[in-house]
Amino acid sequence: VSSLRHVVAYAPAGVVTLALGLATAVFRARPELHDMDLTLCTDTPGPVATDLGVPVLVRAGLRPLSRADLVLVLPAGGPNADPSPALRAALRRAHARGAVIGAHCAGVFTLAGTGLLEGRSATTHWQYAAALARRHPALDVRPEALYVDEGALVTGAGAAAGADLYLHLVRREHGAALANSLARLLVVPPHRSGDQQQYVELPVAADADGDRLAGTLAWARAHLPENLTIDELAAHAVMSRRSFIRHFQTATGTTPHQWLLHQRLDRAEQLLETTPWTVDEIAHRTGFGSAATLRERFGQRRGTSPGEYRRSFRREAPPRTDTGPTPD
DNA sequence: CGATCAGCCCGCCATT
DNA sequence: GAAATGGCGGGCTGAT
Repeated sequence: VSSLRHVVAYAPAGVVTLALGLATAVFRARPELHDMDLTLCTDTPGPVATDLGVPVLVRAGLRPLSRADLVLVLPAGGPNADPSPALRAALRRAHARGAVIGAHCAGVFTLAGTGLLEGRSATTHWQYAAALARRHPALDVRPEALYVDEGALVTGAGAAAGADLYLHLVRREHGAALANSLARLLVVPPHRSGDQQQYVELPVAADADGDRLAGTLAWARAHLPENLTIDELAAHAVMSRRSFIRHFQTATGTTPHQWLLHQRLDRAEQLLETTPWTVDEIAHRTGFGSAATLRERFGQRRGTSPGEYRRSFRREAPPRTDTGPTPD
């Protein structure tokens, strides 16, 4: 398993600057936290048009793709054009070499144009889903997914889902602790699972209800280790159980119980990575009734046991300390 | 692994 | 009348 050090972002003509910014923020913002480097590339080096009208100077052509561990195909303002023969070949070579390729929004069209997605599942912005399926009938388009992880090929939904996609990749390759730190810097939610609906109604500007719910979520997170019941949460939000569930779903896209489970697993993962505590200890500190239930749920999410996860995580990413220099 | 039981959650509907 | 609420019943999921 590679640790994805060299990240190369391909910027098409008319690149969406938000995506460019997100990629930079996630992979380049805090070099002291990780050992990844980000290189920008494009078809021919020079000024590249952006959706803002202001061009961006990209110094590299397609050559960096040949040494990329992770390739990000950035979206253009509309559905990306099919890749040029040179780009197509470079992406296919990267894939054959074992590189991971991620694309979201309009960028998925470029990736699909390489033929690599043939017969696989992918997602894109919901407005493009029909067009993508039409242009590439051999593709299983999942417009409801926030991102779809096919291992070496990962696709994401609309513009802001780029953050979800990138953070997912960081989490997958470098662990939840780093992903969470980066998310905290960006002030975005650390983890939204891929099968969550795209069109989640975000908790709109703080009206009374939004506050009550947000407050309850924060409170719940602070009390994760306790045996929280839905009735307790509802009581904290001063709502009936039924109304609470309804509000919760429109605001977050999941049910309270599912959300709690996610929070608990996220924290358990982080503790596995950053502490020497036993699985039993962690289970209790994260609100799982027993180590057995933690193992069960952990297996469903990650496909391995907590112990194995910790061991393989240690193997590829030697312990990071927040204070000391990295041994590299 | 399968049984059992508590608690979740969702459709339905009367009420506000 | 439209929209939100909350109680109820039961199918279902998850914990033990």
